[in-house]
Amino acid sequence: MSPRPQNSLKRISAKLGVSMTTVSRVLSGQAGKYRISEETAKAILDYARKENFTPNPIAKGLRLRKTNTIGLVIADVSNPFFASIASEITHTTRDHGYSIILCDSQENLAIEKQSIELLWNRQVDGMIICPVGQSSEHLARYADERRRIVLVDRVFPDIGLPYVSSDNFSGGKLATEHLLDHGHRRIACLQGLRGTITSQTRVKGYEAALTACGVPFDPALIVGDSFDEQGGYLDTKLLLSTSPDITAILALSNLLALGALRALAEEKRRVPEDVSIIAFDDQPFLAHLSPPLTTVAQSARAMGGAAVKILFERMRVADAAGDANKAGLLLPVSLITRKSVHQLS
Amino acid sequence: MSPRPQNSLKRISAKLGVSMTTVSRVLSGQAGKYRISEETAKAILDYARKENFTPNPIAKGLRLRKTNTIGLVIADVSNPFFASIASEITHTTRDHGYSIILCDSQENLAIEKQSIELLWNRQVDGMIICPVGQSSEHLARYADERRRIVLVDRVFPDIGLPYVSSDNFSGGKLATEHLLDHGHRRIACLQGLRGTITSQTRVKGYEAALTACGVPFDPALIVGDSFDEQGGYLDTKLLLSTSPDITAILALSNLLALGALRALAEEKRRVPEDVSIIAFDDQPFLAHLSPPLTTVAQSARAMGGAAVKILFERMRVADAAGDANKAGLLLPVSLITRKSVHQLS
DNA sequence: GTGAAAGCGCTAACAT
DNA sequence: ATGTTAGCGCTTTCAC
Repeated sequence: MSPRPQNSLKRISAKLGVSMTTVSRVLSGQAGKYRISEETAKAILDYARKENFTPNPIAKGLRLRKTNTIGLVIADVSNPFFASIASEITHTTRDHGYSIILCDSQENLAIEKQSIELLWNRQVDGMIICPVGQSSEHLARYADERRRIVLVDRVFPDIGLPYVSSDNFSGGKLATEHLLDHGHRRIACLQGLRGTITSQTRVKGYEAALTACGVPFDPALIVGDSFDEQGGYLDTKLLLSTSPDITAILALSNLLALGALRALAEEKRRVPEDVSIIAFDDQPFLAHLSPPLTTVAQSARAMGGAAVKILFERMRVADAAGDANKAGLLLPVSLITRKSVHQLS
Repeated sequence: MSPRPQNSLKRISAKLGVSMTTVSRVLSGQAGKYRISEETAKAILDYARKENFTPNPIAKGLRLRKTNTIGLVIADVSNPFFASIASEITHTTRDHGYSIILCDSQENLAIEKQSIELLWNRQVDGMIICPVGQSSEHLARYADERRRIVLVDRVFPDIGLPYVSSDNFSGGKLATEHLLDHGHRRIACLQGLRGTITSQTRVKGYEAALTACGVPFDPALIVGDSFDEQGGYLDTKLLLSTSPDITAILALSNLLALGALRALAEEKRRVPEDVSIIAFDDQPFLAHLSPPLTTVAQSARAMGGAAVKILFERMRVADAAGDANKAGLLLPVSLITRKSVHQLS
C-alpha cells in the first residue's frame, strides 16, 4: 500500500553487493575522503540516479540531530507585509537547502507560545519569529538558544535575542515632521494593536517630533487597538467626534489608513483638504488610492533576508567560543511623498 | 552543548524504574488498553508533565512512517490572494495536529517540480498544491497518490487529482455580461500569465458571453503575459495604441487592474467615463481606489478550507477499498458592483 | 500488568 | 578501499 516502495541504503547495498556504509559514503560525497574506488562509486551513483534515490531525511535527522528545517512563526501571513517577509525567508532558506515549517500565530500570544514549543519539539535547526510583540517573557526564556533564534519586525532589543527590524522610531518621527512642516498641529495617531512594540516605538517617534517642535502632546489623539481596516474605520469615527479639530492622521498601518479613508468619506471630510493622512508600510496599491497616499516605507524583503543571514551566521558558529556581539539590526525607512498631505496656510 | 538535554523514553524509564514500553504506552494514551496500573500510569504522566516531555516526532516519524506534516506548495505567497489560501490552510491543519512545510514556487515550474519532489522526500503525509498552472504532466505522474494530494486554484480537472477552485468560467462570463449589459462592445481582456489554467478558463467565459450576445470575438483584444502591476501597465499602453476604440477592460487580477489604471491616467483616459474596468480577486483596498473598482470576488479562505477538508477526508480513507468518486469542487464567485463601470448610452 | 528485543533508515567509530 | 556494529528515539510483537 505504501505509494512508493521506499528504497533505502540497505536495499541498494544488497542489490549492488556492497555495504551500507559504502553507499552512504558515496551518496554523501565522501567517496574521495574514504578512497572508494572509481567503479564502486560510479555504480552506486548511477544506480541511485536511476532509481531517483535520496536518503531519507527523517532517518538522517534522527541520527544527525539535524533536520534541515527552519521554524517560522509569523503573526499573520495574510497581512501582505508579513507575507513578503515570509516569502523572502522561504526563498533564501531554500537556497541553503533548508525547508520552512510555517506557523501563523494569528496575532495571538497563546498560539505564538505553543508554536514555538511545537517547533522546538519538531527539532527545527533554527527559528525566525515575528512575534505578536506585546510580551517578551516567553521569548526571553530562549535566550540560551539565542544562536538559533532571530526575531523579526516586532523585536525586543533587551532580551538577548538577535533581531532585525525597521527603524520605527525614525519612521514615526519622519512622518510627524513632514506633517509639522506642512503646518499641522493637531495630529492624531491610529496606533494599531495596543502594546505592540513597533507601534510603541513609532509613537515615541511621533512624540519626539511633536516635542522638538514645541507642540503639546495630547494623549487623546492616540487611539486604536488593532491593525485592520475595521479598526481604522471605528477609531477614526470616534476621533472625529471627540477631537473634531484634527487636521492630520498618522495611520500606523495601511489597512488602518483604508479604514480612516472610509470613515472620513462618510463624515464628508475631504482628504487632504480637510484632513491629511500618512500611512505606514508602502504597498503598490497606495499610489492608486484617492488621493495617492504619502507613506513611510519599510522593506519587508530586506528584513526577511537579513533575518536569514543572521540566523545562518549564528548557526554556523554555534559552537564557537566567544559570545558573538549582540546582533541587532535596524533597517532604514523612507518617506514616500504623494498627495495625501495638505499644506496648511 | 545541546541546548535542551533532550529527554527520552529511555531516560524516563530509567529514572522511574519501568520499561520504555510502559512509558511509551502510557504517553500514547494506551494505558487502559494494556491495563497498566493506575499508579504506574500516574507516576509516568506526572513526571512527563513536570519535565515537559513530548516524544520526539522525528523518531516517531521514522518508526511510524507518518510525520504529521502537510506539504504546501504555493505559486507566490507574497500575492495576497495566495497568502489568504495559505493562511487558512495553516490554521485548519494546525487544528488537526499537522504542521505545514511551506514551499513557494515563485510562479516557476521548475521550482514547483523540485518542491514536490522535496516534500515527498521529506515524507509529508499529504500535500496541497497551488500550481503555476501552465503544465500538468508532472502532476499527473502523482495520480497514484491522489488520495494524498489536492490541487488548489489552478487546477486540472482531468488528471485524476482531487481539486478545489473557483468557478472561473462563470467569473469571466459574469463580468463580461455586466459590461455587455452596460452597452460595451469593444471589451479588452488583460489575461495575466499566458497559459495559466485559471486565465484560460476565465477567457473562455469572456468569449462565451460575447458569443451569446452576438458580439464578434477579436483576439487582438486579449493581451498580457503576467499577473503583476507592471504587466498591466505595459499591456494597457499597448492596447491603447493598437485598439484605441476599446471602452472597457476586464483585468484578470487586481494587480493588473492597478497597472491599467496607471496607464489610463497617463494617457488621459478617464475611468469609467472613457474606459470601464472590472478586476478579479476582490481585496479591501479596491473599494478605496479612484474609482472604487467593480470586481469578481472569490473566497481564498473558503478554497483553502475546502482543500484541507478534502485532503483529510481522503487521507482518512487512504486504505479503504473503492475508489472514492472524483472529488472536484468549484466554489461560486460573485460580482461586486462598485463604480468603475460606465453605462454607455 | 509489564518487559525484552527487533527494527524504522541512517551515519560514524572502529575495525580490517 | 570496504565492512561490522552500535545507536539516534520510538513503537510493537511476542513473551511472561
